Amino acid sequence: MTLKDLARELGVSTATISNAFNRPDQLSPKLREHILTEARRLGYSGPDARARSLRTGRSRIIAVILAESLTYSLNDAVSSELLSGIAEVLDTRGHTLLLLSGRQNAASVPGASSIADGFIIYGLMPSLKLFSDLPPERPLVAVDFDIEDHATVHVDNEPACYAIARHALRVPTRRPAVINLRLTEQPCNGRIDDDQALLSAERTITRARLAGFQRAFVEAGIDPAEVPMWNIEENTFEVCTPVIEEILDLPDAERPDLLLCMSDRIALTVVTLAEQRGLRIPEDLRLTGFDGIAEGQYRAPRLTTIRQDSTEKGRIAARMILGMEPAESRVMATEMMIGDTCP
Amino acid sequence: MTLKDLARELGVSTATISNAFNRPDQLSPKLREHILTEARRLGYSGPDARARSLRTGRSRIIAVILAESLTYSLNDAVSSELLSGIAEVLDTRGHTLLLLSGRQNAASVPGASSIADGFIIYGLMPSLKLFSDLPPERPLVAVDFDIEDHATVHVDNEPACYAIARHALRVPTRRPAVINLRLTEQPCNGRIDDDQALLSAERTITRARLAGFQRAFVEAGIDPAEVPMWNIEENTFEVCTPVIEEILDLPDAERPDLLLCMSDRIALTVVTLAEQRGLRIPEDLRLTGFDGIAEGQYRAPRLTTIRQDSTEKGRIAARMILGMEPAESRVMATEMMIGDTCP
DNA sequence: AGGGTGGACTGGAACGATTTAGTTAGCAGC
DNA sequence: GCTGCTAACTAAATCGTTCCAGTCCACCCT
Repeated sequence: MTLKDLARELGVSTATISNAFNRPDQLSPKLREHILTEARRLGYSGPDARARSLRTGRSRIIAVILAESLTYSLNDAVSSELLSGIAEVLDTRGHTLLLLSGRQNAASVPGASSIADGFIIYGLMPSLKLFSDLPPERPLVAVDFDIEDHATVHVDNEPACYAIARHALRVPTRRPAVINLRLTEQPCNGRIDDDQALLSAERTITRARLAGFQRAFVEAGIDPAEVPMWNIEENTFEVCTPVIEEILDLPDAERPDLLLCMSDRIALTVVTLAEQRGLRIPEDLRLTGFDGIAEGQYRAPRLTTIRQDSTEKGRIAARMILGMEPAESRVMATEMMIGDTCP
Repeated sequence: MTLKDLARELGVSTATISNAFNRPDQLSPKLREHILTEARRLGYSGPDARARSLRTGRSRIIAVILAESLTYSLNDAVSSELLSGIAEVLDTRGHTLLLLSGRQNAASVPGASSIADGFIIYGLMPSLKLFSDLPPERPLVAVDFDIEDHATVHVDNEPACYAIARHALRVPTRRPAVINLRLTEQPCNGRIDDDQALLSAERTITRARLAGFQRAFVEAGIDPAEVPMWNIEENTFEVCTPVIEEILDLPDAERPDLLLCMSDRIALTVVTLAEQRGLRIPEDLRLTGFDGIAEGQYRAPRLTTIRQDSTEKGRIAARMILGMEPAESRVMATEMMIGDTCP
């Protein structure tokens, strides 16, 4: 049952049917009513979205392309919040959300995605060539990384990390350490030995956060090169666990007494494993996180962390895509939250 | 730059261009190579998905329609797991995921969604008329509720709840209570007074879970009508909090010593608020959850709960939609996990 | 009565691909 | 030299809408 069938059935033109569904002012209310009830009776459920999108060139679909796998992204608090901010704005404007991962079968992305009216890209894409495959005339906003000639949304990673490290280092600290998130070029889940060689040039966020920490170290009279660093490959409890066990199970004399973590998930894993080992927080171990996810604020000890409003980040990206605000490069402020893990 | 432009530019037919992209065996490798490189040079990024989906009738998009708002669904562990299971399967088969909420502007759903090749519907939809608006010939799978003439995926709610309640009631219990999730017809966040009148006829899952609890009560010689019940409207910390505070702040003589909760989120909120009040778990208060979300298994006390594999539920729904397994009514087994909150 | 106006509706050309039913050329087999 | 076959490519119909450019008619004004 197509629009044309319905038109023939009712003895009117296809244009009139189309108008009945899309532009009520273009036909008499009586006829419109007639058309709509007949349509329902004959089982015509409105203009086909496929044909419509071809003809109008718009689908009311916005694609979000995520650097990580969808499985990871959907279970990660930060990306979920981002998505929910995006969804919120799209919903109010009658748009819908197409979820794509840039990771696995990157090949399928350009094909399927060209149906979307605009693109929000989250996180650094392994295959940068992907961008050139996207229809160049449609809007594109990058979130949490930089890309030439396109709007981006960020938080102020460096100053935020400087601030929280400074806060942490007010208290005399014997053995500070840093747990990075995806800092290295090559996958590396554990201690980072070769300080420079492994630093990824592309992970601008991680580098900015580390730079903030290091600025605070220098200011506190600590040589950053002396601060031990670990790296974590994926922001999940399972992946964090072995690395953090390695750290917590060091002999007392070597175990850090301050852990600057690059995410709340890492920090929460530290809390969990420290509790299991009877380590007291903050007496035996102080730690800070990053993100400000809800889970870190419910139960004691509440994380000392940097809260970034990922939901708002998503809203902004969505508004930029929909042209509700200028698509420019934008840096959002963060907020330090002093919890129990590093008072 | 369209396929037709490219064809004219290269002096071949549109069919040949189309074949170059879709059916390599239909033309000589040499010509195909030529076409692909020229396409890239001239900025043609492959066949337009909109035109293609109109012509072929398939978009390689599967729509997931969620009963709750997207904001809620994306932040809820259970629906996120479901989505990630769906995404996992779709991804491996080159399909993508369109996220729709049946809640807000249900009007936009039929319009936008008719682009999808199939539909997965999660949770009871407030407006059942929605189904009649979906193109009837495309496959549809319902998850966690029943709908006539369509495949469904469920877990065995009643037996699972019977089993866990039976486990909990082995220990002599003075004042058991139940915290329901969305049981009532009318919104009600708090104590349920009028036992029968408010029970929603549509919330089949909640009713099945409650029935399981009640069967165990009867078996333990407890009159279910004497067991106090509360209701929670939305499975979030914020919405749970006031209700659970009301329960925990009852005078000692009235405060339940066993709480059968219909979700882990509710149970975790109980744990959090009980800790704040210095109540010991399980000595002062025993409790059980439902779902088996990861967050409930990391930190002590680990929840005693029913684990349902929501990820697998999603995988099954997706496989049914893609025709990888028969689309029938399917009930999945659950697993009781004895944690610390009700040993 | 004639001209002007505007509301209601229609015809038909796009939109950008896919696909069926060919056509052509080249070559092997006898 | 003729037939038959295959590989390589093409012409044109089609998918289901939207929307521009009209047509038609009723009504109002002078």
